[in-house]
Order: sequence, then structure tokens, then C-alpha cells
Amino acid sequence: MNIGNAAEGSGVSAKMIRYYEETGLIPQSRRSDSGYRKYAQTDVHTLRFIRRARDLGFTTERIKELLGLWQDRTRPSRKVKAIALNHVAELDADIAKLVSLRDAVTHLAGLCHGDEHPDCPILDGLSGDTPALLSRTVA
Amino acid sequence: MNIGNAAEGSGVSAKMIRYYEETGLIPQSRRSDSGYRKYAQTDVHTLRFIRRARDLGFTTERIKELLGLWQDRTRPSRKVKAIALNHVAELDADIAKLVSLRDAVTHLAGLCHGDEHPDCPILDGLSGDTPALLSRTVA
DNA sequence: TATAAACCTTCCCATCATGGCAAGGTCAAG
DNA sequence: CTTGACCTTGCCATGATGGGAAGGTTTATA
Repeated sequence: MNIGNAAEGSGVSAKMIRYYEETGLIPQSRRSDSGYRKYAQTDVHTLRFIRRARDLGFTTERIKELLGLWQDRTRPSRKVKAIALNHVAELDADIAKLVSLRDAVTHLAGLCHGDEHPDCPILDGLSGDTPALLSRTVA
Repeated sequence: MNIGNAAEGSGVSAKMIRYYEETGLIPQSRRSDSGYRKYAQTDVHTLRFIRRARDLGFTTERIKELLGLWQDRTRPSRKVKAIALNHVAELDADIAKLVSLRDAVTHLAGLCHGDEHPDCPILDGLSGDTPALLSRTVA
């Protein structure tokens, strides 16, 4: 099948399929006489795997590892689990950072009357006249 | 003062100061006879404001609004608070998405023995043989 | 004063994953 | 044989940031 069908069947755009090929995430595909990329059902399967992993927020680098492990039928599941747990740790770190930001902004917003008067602790906090406002809440 | 001192005093790199100028977040600075950008203390103040807002995760677009409100001494604090709360809502949405991803990956990892055997529900989940594994957990 | 160090300028490139567009070749159906 | 759908490569753009090069300026020092 051509790239369009592979894209449709996998949920990965044709553009991204070419990109994955270019960057080595997937091997170069066979070509027809006229130069069209040709895909088999297993390729679509692989692409779907990649898309799912991306949907779960795995980085390209990690997906490369996962693909290798997926295709190695003898690897210990321990290795796969390690990558997954590592990913969880990264997500947790990202979450913690966002939570800290949200709390800081929420804190500032809570100090602001939000009425018709111009006085605003939010802007004061940002402008640095009261630096403690931020340093306490944001790492 | 030159751009280097403004950078040091504000915590914004010289590179980014030029970028902010180029993209209109800050006005074009005055120049010395030889073409060097010249900054006053108020400019450093503004840059610090920008850096703090960025540290809190505000987008450039929002920072532009906040700067405008900061410089308008008569604006109602209501407007500033609205932007801040909007930002909080966006952060909450981002957090929710990451949490959902983390939970999905955690769920998959929990199904995997993580031992020396090759069987691995994580890879099975990604490969799509058991699509329900993901569709349930990830929006 | 001459020279070197430190600083400034603009411009280009790279990131990461993705989309868009354009010019041109190919294929299948009418 | 024409038309339309599809494919190819290649370039540009995103957003915020850093790196580096080539070349001009300022300052400090020998």
C-alpha cells in the first residue's frame, strides 16, 4: 500500500511517516519503480504503536527504545517496565512543576481584589517590589 | 547601560532581549551613536517583570496584556485578575492532561510483571492488540 | 599610544514535532 | 487521453531559546 493508506490505517500523517523515516525512528521503506513508498500491514502496525506511544507522551527517543524492545521477542519485560516507570517519573516532575506554577498564580490572584480599583498585588508581585511573593511559591 | 548590563540586571539574556524587541513585546530601544542598544533602569524593571511572568508560565501573548495593564495606572484590578485566573484555568487543563497520561502509563506498568520473561502488557497495550487498555484511560 | 579583551551588532542555524505550500511526477478511472 | 487523486522532494513556519560567526566599538592595560 502507499503512504496515504498507511497514514489512514495508522493514524500517523503521511508527513510524519516521512519524518520518522528521515530521523531513523522507522527504517526506510521499500519503493515502487516510480519511487512511491510501499508499506505492508506490519508497517502500519508499527506506526500505530508509535502513535499510541506518542499519545501517551513518550518522547521520540523513548519510543525508539520501546520499538526495539517490542521487536525483540526475547527481551525481559523488566526493561520495558523500567522505561515506562521512568516516563511516569518524568510526567510526575512535569506535573509537580505545573502545580507549583498554578499555586503561585492562584496565590497572587487570591490577593487581588479584582474590582474597579487599580491596586493589584498580582502586578506588584510580578514587578518585584515584593519579591517574597514569588520566591516562596515558585522553585 | 548596554544590553549586557540590562541582561544581568533583569535575568533576561541579551539574546532574548533582542528577541522581545524584534517581536514587539518591548519597544525598540534607543541606540548609541555606534548602534549599541541603551537601557535605563525602568527598562530593566520591565524586563524583570517579563521574566517573572514567564517563570510563572504566562504565554508571551498574555505577558503583552499584563505589561499593558501594568503600565496603565488606572486599569481596574479586575482585568488583571481575569488574566491570572484564565492562566490558572489553562494550567489546570495542562495538569489534568498530564495526570491522565501518567495514570494511563502507570496503569499499564502495573500490569507488567517486570521480570525476566518477555511477556509485557505495556507493549501489548501500545501495539493495539488490546485497544481497550488505552482508550479507557486516555481521553 | 597601541593592542588586547570584552562587548556590541546582525545574520544564520538548530532545536522538536508538526503542518502548509509549491512544483512536478504517477496512476487510475472515465 | 484527460482529469483528479495521489505521490515525490524541498522549503518555510511555528516558539522560545541557545550557539556561533564575522565584523565593529569601547575600555583597560602594558
